[in-house]
Amino acid sequence: MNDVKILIVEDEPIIAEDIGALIEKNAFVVSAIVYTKEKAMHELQTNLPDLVLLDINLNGAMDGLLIAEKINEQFNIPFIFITSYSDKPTLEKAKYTEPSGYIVKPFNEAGLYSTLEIALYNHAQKNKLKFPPLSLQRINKNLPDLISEREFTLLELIYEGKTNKQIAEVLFISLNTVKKHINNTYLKLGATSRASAIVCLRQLMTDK
Amino acid sequence: MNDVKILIVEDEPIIAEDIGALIEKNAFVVSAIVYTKEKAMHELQTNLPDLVLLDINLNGAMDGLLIAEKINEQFNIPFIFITSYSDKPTLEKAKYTEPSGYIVKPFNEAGLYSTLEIALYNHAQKNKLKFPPLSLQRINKNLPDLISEREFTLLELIYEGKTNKQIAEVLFISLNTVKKHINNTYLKLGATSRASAIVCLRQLMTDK
DNA sequence: ATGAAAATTACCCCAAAGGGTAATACAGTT
DNA sequence: AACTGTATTACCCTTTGGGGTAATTTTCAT
Repeated sequence: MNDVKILIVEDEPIIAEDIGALIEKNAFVVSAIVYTKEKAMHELQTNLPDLVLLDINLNGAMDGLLIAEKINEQFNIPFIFITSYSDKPTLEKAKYTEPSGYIVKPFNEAGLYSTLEIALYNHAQKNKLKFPPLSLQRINKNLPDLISEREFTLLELIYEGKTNKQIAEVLFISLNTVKKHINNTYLKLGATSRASAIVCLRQLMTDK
Repeated sequence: MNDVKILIVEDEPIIAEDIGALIEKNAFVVSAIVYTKEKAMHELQTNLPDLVLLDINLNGAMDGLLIAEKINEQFNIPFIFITSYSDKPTLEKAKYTEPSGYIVKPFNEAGLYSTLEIALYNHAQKNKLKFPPLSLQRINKNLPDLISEREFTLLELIYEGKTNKQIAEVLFISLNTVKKHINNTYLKLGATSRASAIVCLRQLMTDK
């Protein structure tokens, strides 16, 4: 089961088959082709694919958008819209669902394939985006009193949950030195404790 | 200066103009059109755009990929490849740069516009993805001994850097109770201190 | 080579946090 | 009614962490 399974939600059988053939030609597996929102939800619950290709307009309703919302809420998989509706209001609604791609018919084969590949890869990288490693540059960008490199290495260890004693050991310095450095960084960060220092670091890493 | 500025890196003047016209028709601003890697880097440093449209192949070399890497390293803006090279090796290399989109020529206008809109929107959402709020469901999913709801509220406060005293005050409970709860959660998390508890929470939030 | 900034160490003190045991109250379950 | 799990509180004790001052060494730039 190392194959990449793709669910196609498309109410036009000809196009669905077309897309399906194209996908299988590119070493992916079509897990199912469904025509309605209900069937799509059932398929998601019973046979979770790795990615969903979604037509926005299913039998007259914009059920594709609803499916997209459900995917965001309940499943952690990427999806790509494939639709002939490229008017602004539809696109507006679509983009709020944060799709991995939005392909407008008629599309070319290479375009679909590359969008698929990138969606899968970017999604796989997504978890790494959470809780990114600390960056001295980013932190100092938002501080009046700059953190030195040495202090930063101490901060990284604090951020990893190390105790002062552990820090002293891994850095081959005395416990007093550790305390001193940490004290200095607390002043610069405006922190009053380890936990609050970590909170400060989080904020400094996100603030522009 | 509320306009969305887009930099076009494309060595075929006709196509560049074409894309430029299309962009301006859609209420975006073309910040510049450049033909070489060097000019692109200069433009990024002096007049940072909100998004970059990148041709991979510039005058025979695959400089587009190098520019993409530089953008990832130094600038926090989205970029979209627009290229006629859709062979697998090129796509492989391209996807590792984590582009917001990959458009294969010939492309249709609606496709470019929708990809642009989505890239901009998704990128704006990206920062919110960093350091997501804690979720009891996610945490318990990876624990043998489950955290109770009450304990979770305590954990959230610890995660926000609050001291035991502060927690006792906001929850109207005694300091002893706070200590007791926290002690229990440490056992469940396998943590030995506040900082290490935060580390545990981070890991539990990312692990599948 | 002189001075400034950063790193290192020591010492003291007090506040905060962690670990253990025990008891009571209160909910929902069987 | 008895049982279970959670929440609540108290008490005791030990360790860790935070705050202040002071002194020495290293490093780097002027």
